[in-house]
Amino acid sequence: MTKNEIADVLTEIGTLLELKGENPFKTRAYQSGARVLEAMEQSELDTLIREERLKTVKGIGDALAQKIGELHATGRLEFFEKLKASIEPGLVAMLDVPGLGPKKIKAIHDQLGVSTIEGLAAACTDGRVAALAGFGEKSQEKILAGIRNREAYGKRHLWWEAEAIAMPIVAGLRGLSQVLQAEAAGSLRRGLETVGDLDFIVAATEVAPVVEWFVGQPGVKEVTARGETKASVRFESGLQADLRLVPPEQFAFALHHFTGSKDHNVQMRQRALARGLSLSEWGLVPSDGEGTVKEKIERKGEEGGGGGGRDAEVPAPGGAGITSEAGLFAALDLGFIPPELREGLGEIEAAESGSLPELVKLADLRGAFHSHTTASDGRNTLVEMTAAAEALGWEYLGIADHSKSSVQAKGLGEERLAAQVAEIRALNASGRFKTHVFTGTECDILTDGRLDFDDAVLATLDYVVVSVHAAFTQSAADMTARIIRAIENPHTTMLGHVTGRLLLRREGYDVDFAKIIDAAIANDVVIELNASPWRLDMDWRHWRKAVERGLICAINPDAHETAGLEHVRAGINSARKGWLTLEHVLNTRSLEEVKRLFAGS
DNA sequence: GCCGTTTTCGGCCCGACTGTTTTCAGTCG
Repeated sequence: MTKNEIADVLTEIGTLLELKGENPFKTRAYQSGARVLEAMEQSELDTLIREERLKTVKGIGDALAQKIGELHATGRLEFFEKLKASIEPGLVAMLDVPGLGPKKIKAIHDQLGVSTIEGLAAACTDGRVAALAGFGEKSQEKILAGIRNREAYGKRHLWWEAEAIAMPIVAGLRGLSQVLQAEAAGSLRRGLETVGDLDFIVAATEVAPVVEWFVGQPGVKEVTARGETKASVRFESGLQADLRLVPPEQFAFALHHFTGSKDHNVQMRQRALARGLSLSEWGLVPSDGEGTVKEKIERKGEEGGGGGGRDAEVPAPGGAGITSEAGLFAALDLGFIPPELREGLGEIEAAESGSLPELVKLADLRGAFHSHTTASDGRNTLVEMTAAAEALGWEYLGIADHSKSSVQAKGLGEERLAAQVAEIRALNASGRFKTHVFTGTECDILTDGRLDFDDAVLATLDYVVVSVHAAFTQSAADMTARIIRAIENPHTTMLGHVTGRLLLRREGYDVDFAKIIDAAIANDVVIELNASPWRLDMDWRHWRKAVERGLICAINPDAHETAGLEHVRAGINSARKGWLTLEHVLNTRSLEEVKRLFAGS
């Protein structure tokens, strides 16, 4: 196991012990042990274990050294597995309910005998929770609302996680000898920040073996449908996936139809009708009022007299020789509309007038800002982060660790920040990496809008990201004024995660976007598109208008470990959904240009 | 469970906020 995987196990042990009501200092020992590991280099851990010197590390004693050693060597830990088995999973799940922590969960479990989310909801509904000491009507209402949200949210999944499941499935389908074409469609293909279920469109010469493979995948918990042209499964994660099989000639129509969105499809069909055509997932045919598109295509297939070898259940193709989505759009006098834009928000008009934007793409990125290191709450060192950025071919990487008020994230004070700046300058001077490192900070915006560092300290940095990390419950007016005050600080370069939202878990704080965007433009401040798959904040729905008014975007990974740099892929999705081009994004610019910009601000 | 030492147990760690209380416990970042 790698050091980060071991750290995850230690953290989970801490959580489980908390739920058991263990001595809080014991649970903290596991959690701090995890942090110690995260702050280490992998090679350092390997050496310490090999030389049996792990116990000499502060924060790791006999017990942790033994457990870490076991996990490092075997990837397993009996203590952990027994512990996990001894705690009902429903209790762990309750930790996801906002406002519920280990103590309250333990009280509910011990005093009410409740050990599932459903049981908890029932106990709230009939007032048993409010009657417990330390609880009241308000807590009970909050818990119930939290459970309802959880249920509503439980139906969707983060794009990042859905994609991780979908890509191997597409690869597996394409690897089958009967498969001619295979694509993932739906909101996943449109790059939406959350995904309800997965849709796979496959063109195949033979149906049965493809369905067989699909329902037999590892991780399939339940097969909910299984036919000649469609199969549905539910994975253990709760995610549902649909497979749709079509003949090759119909592939482009099916792919377009199942990519959506619904609004986009409605507008496309209206456009087809205006041209005397009828569009569906089956094809594009003249609309003469006689029967459906499907029927016409089937009739046409029979007239053709061919189709001999084809399965009877797979309908004959239709669509005037159209073999791609580009051909489908062209048949309706439209340029190709990228999937990310298909939300029914003006993309068809733009495609008609030839004014579709040339969307920014992953390969345009030359670097990124807003990354963390082990100096604050990151899990890899400055050197490791820089090496990872170099491996991505980036010209530059911005380090923006937390500032001192973010105590929980080991925020840096003035002295540690100065030491980090010196370390970064020395690293740049050493020529060790091709990637240039910019010195920055993710400086807390204090409750009243002042920044966590004095101007003199901020002046020593290449750039400054300002973010809200506390006092989320201010009114929209107060929060907006607070953020604008931070934007107006002459040292502020960019604004971090505008609303602080966590997708599927927590709404962002309420702000007046227009005022904040205006203030950013007026003060030459960049707003980040935080690319963390859990944030994607500022939301893509605000970007199109914002850049039209002159705002500049930075697609920031907010990486807390080397793998987190890859999150810019999720950020690119949202940027594209926001109609952003290369010109709108700061980190598509060259190192020299960014240096000039930072020097001038 | 770790640490340090008043050398064998007692202390460990930050601040705001909320809802419960009537002085504080629990959650969250």
